[in-house]
Amino acid sequence: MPETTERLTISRVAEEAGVSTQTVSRVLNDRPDVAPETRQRVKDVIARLGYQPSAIARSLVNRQSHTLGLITADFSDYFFTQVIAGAEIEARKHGYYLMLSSTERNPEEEREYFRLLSERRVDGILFARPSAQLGDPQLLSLINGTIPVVTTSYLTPGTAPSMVHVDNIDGGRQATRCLLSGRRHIALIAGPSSKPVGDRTTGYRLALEEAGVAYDPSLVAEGDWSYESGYHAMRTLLGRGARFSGVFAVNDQMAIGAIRALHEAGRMIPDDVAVVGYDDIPVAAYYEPSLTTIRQPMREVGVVATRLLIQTIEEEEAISNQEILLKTELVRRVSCP
Amino acid sequence: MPETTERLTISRVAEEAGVSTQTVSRVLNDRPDVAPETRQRVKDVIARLGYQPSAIARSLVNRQSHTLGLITADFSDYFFTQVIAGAEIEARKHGYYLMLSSTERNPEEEREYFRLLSERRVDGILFARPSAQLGDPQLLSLINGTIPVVTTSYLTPGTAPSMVHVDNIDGGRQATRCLLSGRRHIALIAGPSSKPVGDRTTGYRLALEEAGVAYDPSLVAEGDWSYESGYHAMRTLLGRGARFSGVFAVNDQMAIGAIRALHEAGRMIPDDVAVVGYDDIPVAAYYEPSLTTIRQPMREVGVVATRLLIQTIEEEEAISNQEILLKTELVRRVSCP
DNA sequence: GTGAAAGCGCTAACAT
DNA sequence: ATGTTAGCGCTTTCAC
Repeated sequence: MPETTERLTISRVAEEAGVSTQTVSRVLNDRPDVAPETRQRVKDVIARLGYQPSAIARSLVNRQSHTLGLITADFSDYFFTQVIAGAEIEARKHGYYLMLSSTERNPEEEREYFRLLSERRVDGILFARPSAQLGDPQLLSLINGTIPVVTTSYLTPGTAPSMVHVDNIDGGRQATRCLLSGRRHIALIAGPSSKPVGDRTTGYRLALEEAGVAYDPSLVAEGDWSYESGYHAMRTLLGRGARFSGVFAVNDQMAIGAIRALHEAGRMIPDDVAVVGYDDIPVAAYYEPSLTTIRQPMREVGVVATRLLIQTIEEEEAISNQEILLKTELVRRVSCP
Repeated sequence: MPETTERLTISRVAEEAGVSTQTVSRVLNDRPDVAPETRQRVKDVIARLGYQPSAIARSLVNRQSHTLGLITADFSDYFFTQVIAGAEIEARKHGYYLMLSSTERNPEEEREYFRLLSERRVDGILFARPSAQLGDPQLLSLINGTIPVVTTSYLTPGTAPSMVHVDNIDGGRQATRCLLSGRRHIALIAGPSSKPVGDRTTGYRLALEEAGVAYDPSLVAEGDWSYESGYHAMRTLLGRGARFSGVFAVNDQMAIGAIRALHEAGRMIPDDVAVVGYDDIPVAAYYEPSLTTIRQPMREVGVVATRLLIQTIEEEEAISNQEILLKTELVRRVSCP
């Protein structure tokens, strides 16, 4: 698009209003020490000309961009989508903008993104990724200290920046407890085994312990979070001849895949097998049977993480290395009443 | 976070390398006219110091931010999420960043967002919203001419900026044709009637015409795109005593809600009633019965729209007011084989 | 091949 | 209450 019009700058406004640029700047920033009359005149000129101060020039002189970098793994995941929505709202509320970066979980690419964000002089960075995907420690240590960072992933405390996440241990426990009421053999469809400790699977084991039920590895299968993998995991369990009257799938997509496999095998839900998922994705309430699941306050994670990040940026005293844990909620539906 | 370290600027690098800032700038921008030896020395200093040029200062002097504003309505919609993912990838490829703005479809707020984006000196704006929600014309005319804009909504041609969207008329036709093979009475669950012409409903009517079937208003109910509304729309149709052997719901969520109501009424799918949805959301393949639907190339919409926007920004000659229409695809599954 | 000077659009600090 | 000067960190002339 060809640049045709002249640039509209503060000095143009000053000229037009018959004052200095400094006075215009004062009006722009709502400073005192401007005669009401002058202020009004300047405001009129601004309105008449449609002048908009350049945030870029302001950033240069103020040394802050009022921009937050958001590094996320995947947009198609409902989970992250909610975090982003919450983050966006909170950022806006404080006058910040979000710069988007989605990476394909490649450490090299990730480092490159960080560099770019850093060149853009973002005031802080929010990592919104699954806990299994925390990026390489090298990057984090690089970031940490340079620029405020908050993550929504669980990281080993110590070297880690502040984090806001969900109490998945308790969530896993809530899910498993629901299944254990009236049942003893509970299967588990877990995520990839490469993930760190402190998660939904741990909650499953804790709930079993509480109920005095022994952990049985033959009742456990792994998936990769997708519908398909839940389906296959259940087929594997059934193929093994495993006996169980409840299944906990660590996300809803796998739970739905598992239900499909159960139906194909002629098992009724919840009478033959009760099912509990995790996430409360929109379709969970409308699936048949409707899915009992664990709701995570993802939007709130986004809000809280962003608020913490902005605090870290603005407060003189660094309050970094905080860890905030938000609670999950069991949503009872037909699949495990 | 307290500022402790000294700022690392180009002049610091110049000093350290024993050259002028200009030479450093030349190295930074890969310009010729630098002695290989000098170039290497400067590069070494940059690496040693970990210097990162300020994109903000560059933007100020170059008069371009390499940033695109993205205005979207809703993150929880799978549809937009895909557009954003595509846009992000394409933007990145060309060295642009995306600034996120989600609005609650309030014209006033929307204007405010535009102002903010404009102050940030974004190089262009991408509107990713449903066609029914095109923002007020006042805003669009304000934007148009000031800054390059591309939308993914259908807008009345003429005053509108460039747009990239999906051929929903043809999509509606494909869906209805599938239902019409072997059936004659096809119900429709439409979106809110406030929406513009040229959409899925029109395709439905065209397909009926082609098949020589009269349009019957008693076979039409409205929803608001949600699961619930699909459920209620189907209940309304059934309550009317309407007779039909096929239903076209203009999105998958409503289709799933409708299936639920059909099941409750004891109708078998697809034998009693065949169902076709629209969007191919992830759960569509894993619902029971799996849902026949129309797949929209949303990711591609994001990619193409962004490419067009960047072209408009970079080309000398404005190629604005283009309209690009992408084709949909019928995905046959159990609900309408 | 390299450097000096000027300026992008704004604000902080110091005048007056 | 207002204006002047300097400078944010970089690039673009235009010298040499």
